[in-house]
Amino acid sequence: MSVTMKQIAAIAGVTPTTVSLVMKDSKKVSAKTKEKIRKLMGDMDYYPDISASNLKQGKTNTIAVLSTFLHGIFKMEFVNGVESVIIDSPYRLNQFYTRIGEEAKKHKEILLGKMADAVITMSLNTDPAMLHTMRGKGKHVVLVEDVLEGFPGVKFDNFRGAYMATEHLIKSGRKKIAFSIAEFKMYSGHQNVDERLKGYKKALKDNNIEFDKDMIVELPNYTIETGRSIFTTLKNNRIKYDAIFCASGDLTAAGFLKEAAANKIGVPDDIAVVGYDDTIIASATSPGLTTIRQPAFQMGQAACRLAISLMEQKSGDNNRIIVFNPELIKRESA
Amino acid sequence: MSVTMKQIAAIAGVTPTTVSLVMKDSKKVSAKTKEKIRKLMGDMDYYPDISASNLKQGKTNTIAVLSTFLHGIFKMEFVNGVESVIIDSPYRLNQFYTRIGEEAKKHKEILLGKMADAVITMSLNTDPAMLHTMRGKGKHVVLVEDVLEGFPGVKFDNFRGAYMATEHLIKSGRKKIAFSIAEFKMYSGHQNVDERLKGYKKALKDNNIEFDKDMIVELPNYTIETGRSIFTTLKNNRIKYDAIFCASGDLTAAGFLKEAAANKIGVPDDIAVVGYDDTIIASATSPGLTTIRQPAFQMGQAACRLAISLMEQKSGDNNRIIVFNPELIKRESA
DNA sequence: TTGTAGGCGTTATCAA
DNA sequence: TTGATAACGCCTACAA
Repeated sequence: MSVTMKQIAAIAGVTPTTVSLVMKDSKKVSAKTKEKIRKLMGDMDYYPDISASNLKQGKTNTIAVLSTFLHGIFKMEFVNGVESVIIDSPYRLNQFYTRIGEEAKKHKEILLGKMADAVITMSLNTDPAMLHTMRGKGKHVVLVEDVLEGFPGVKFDNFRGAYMATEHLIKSGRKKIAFSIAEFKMYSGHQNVDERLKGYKKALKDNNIEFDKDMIVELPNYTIETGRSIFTTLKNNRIKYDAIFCASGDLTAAGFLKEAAANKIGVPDDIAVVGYDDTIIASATSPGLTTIRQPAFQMGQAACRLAISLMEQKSGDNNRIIVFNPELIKRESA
Repeated sequence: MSVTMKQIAAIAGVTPTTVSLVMKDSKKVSAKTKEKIRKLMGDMDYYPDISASNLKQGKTNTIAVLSTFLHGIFKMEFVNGVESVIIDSPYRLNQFYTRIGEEAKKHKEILLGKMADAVITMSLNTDPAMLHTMRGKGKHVVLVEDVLEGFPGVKFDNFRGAYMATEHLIKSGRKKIAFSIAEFKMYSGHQNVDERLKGYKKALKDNNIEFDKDMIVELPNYTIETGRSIFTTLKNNRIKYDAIFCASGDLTAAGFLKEAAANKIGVPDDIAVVGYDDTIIASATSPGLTTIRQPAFQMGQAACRLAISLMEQKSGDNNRIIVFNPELIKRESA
């Protein structure tokens, strides 16, 4: 079906070995032979069979990104960051998804099935035993967000992000600050949920504001519709508040803004709103959303560079965790 | 490094052939042998080497999605649609990017280099000669958006979408309708640009409104910032208008909304706004954006199903172009 | 500077 | 029901 080295070699009157050397631009081949073979490869649309090459070399030069199905804007930006590093590297990128609960199996399938030499694992609960096994077999896993001590990873400082958001609200004169976050039960094990709550509490404490658990709204997901329900829930519960920190993300904050507007509540005059993520959504709302920027693109780049460094056995990156500092982006909502 | 069939076979006291048959759940193997081997595979973390399998079988069971680097929300939803079909199929998905101008080469690299058996090509200018070559070699390409007569593809009816948007504005009493779109020069060859302009013009004509080229704003890209410039440009040019159809997409419409608000122009009271795409952005703006829904997720599903049908040689899908009808989504902006 | 030969792990064919 | 053998296309010693 497709052209092989053998065919090229036959026509050029050399052996496949020579063709192979030309592919690597080896200086052991004469310029004349090279040129002749290159021309043939072009004319005949020769492209090396990656499967054969991988099989022979025992590696794939491929980095995998593994996440759950149905990803959102944050993952999109992260993957764009990964790609931006890949594009100027000799590696390829391959994205995989997994169902919750099948993470370990999927890791093995990818790494032991020789689909990739390294996996970048996005926000998944990973099994330390599996990570140890993979390490023992010379396979690499870079954890994102839900990192594990002793394994390479990249993450944001969610505590600090939440602290900054809460502090900003307090500094601008707010005293009664509501807080929305993913359901603790559903998302248990995801570090960002715990850390953000801690950051919020600490900022309150440092400013002598008492924590009130009625101010916490837990959400089953991160949609705009669910964001609207934050407003409704607080209203139904007759909570008095002058600010809300939507640690559940920009999308939910956007929903809150819409529902507040529908109820003729002014933002930020009546209620100040801070989101989380600084995805494109935060720039699109009116008023513009003050939020915590998580540089997903840069984090993707860092994760990819870390994976490459591991594959190339550089230094002692084997248990390095890179922490990114979030940044407060002030717009109009707070 | 990793476990191979040979090792499993040796320990089980059978030959690799038998192990291979167990992998395919062949009924030629006795239940007892199967069970023993399955257990061993589990215990030893055996996963078949995909490269070896691909090489031997001469196919990859993989579908590629090819697009340009740095994709946006639309592509994200499209790919989610593709994945939703893949997840319940025996196929794998692999995403690739290409630089503009290298499309043909990338297609060949993927298909002839055996990285995938079919390519879903997103909004790229493809070379018919290359498509013919691939077809001759039994490789499949599904075109998305920029389709070509005689080749399989999926697309939206952009003419109809633009017509609907414009007609909606006219029916709601607007007479002077501005129009924003990607730069014609830069995006020449992309069918949606031409088709949307035609739809806009036709709707005007059918309603006895004269086309005025001063009403057209051409944009170099699709960002929110660029969307703000639509407002500024029209203002600087002293154009009188009571509505705008941002055929350049929701993101640019969101930018327009923000700049209009900053200039104390009411939407929709002073100016009605219609966007294009119905991505998540349209739900996040205030006022909510009336827009043309392009079901990207469903289109991804259709593209993937078409690719699978081609690979499985079903019917005469070889030159089938599936056209999706857009839908007007009314929110508050018009 | 080029050629020979063997094998990577899997699967298909044929034989037992 | 299982085994022996060869081959997919490429790469890498080593030989010439």
